[in-house]
Amino acid sequence: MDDDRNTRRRRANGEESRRRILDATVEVAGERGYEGTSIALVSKRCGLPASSIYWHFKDKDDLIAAVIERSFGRWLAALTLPDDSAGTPMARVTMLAQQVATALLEAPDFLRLGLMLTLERRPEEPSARTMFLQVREFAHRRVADMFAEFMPGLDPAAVQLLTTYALAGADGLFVAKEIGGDGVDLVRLFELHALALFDLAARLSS
Amino acid sequence: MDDDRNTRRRRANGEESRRRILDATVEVAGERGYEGTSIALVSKRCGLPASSIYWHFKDKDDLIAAVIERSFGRWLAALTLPDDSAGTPMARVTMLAQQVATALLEAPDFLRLGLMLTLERRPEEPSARTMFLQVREFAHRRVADMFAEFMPGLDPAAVQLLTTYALAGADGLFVAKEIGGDGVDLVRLFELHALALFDLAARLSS
DNA sequence: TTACAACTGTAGTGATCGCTACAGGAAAGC
DNA sequence: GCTTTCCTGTAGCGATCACTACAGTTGTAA
Repeated sequence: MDDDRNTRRRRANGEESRRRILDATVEVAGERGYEGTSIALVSKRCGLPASSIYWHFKDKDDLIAAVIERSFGRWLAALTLPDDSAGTPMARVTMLAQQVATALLEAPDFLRLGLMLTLERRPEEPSARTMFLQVREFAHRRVADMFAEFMPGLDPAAVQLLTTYALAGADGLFVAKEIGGDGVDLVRLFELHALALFDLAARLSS
Repeated sequence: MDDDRNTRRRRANGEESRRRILDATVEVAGERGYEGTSIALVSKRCGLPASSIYWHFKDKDDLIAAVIERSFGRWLAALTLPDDSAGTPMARVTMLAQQVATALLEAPDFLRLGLMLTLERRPEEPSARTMFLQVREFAHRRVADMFAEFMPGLDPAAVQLLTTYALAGADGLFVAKEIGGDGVDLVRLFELHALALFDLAARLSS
């Protein structure tokens, strides 16, 4: 069934164990933050001893960085990008905003953990935080490119401003959803956000 | 000089000690989150023994709740509300947004700690988190009233939506400032946010 | 002077922290 | 069979955790 992966076979339940450890970690970290994520609790939740965790991951920092990485991958996978060539700019921006919103609903861990790490400003940077900021920087560039393409009238400073506002809106709406729960319609709010961005772009273009 | 406060005089450096403890706590909590805030570290930073901390505060939960409370008070104090009767609605909304922005620049701890606590979803609610959510609910109602007053054409559902969007924008822009530091002009972004809200209100009124 | 309330300092409690040493089991290759 | 590699289980390291008991100090009021 599952034959050779690379030259060397994967043994027993190593892959499965790694997955279980990451599942437990994302759960604990989402509840208690970076410092609150204790190896003992993760061990209890995933049913594997601490030594297994330390066999798969160098240390706690490495573990949490791996969680961020996997969560981001899942979020990206949930993001089915809209067709690049369809409809008006307005329709395309709205479409993109809705895609982002549904991806956040499907895979919220990435942004939740990322924001938690971001708000903490400890002297020694956890590598998970650094990783989140890199991903975010990447997203920033992508969105900036999109604005530059859709709104040719914008000067670079305006594109920067608008991009920052766009990402901030996404963060804030996500937080609102985390607080408000089912009472908050994230997709509708992102649609509104797209509208707002469009109007702002028009204002800044003039 | 400082005579009777209530009937009983305040002794020695109790008030001063309480202040130093809270100062140290806000610093530590901002760096390391709720779980990461250890009494030993707070004790070291403020130069007072743990027993003093426990004399002033019931437990760690109580301490952090007090920090949130004081931080909110300071933020409110930094918020010099605009004159209720001056200018067009647009000018008044923009003015308010700028006031909120500068207050956040002057007293950022409140929102930072609040958001950190908000994103954590531990089974047993820390009272600090509850306190933040109450304050936020209060702010929500105030902003909703403002929208209802300035934009009479909005139906209640639209007011709710817009208010959620307004608060989310504030949260997100604050996070952007925390990440971007000096590269982010918070006041300018809040001005943009006011503009966006105005345009959205117009769209939702029609 | 006495009495008391308001703090501070010392010295711990048992529990939990991140992490490690190391023996052993289970599957794959020889 | 034997070895090698992968992974788990047990036990425990020193450090730190939240918190407390309690004696000591000090300003104020009677």
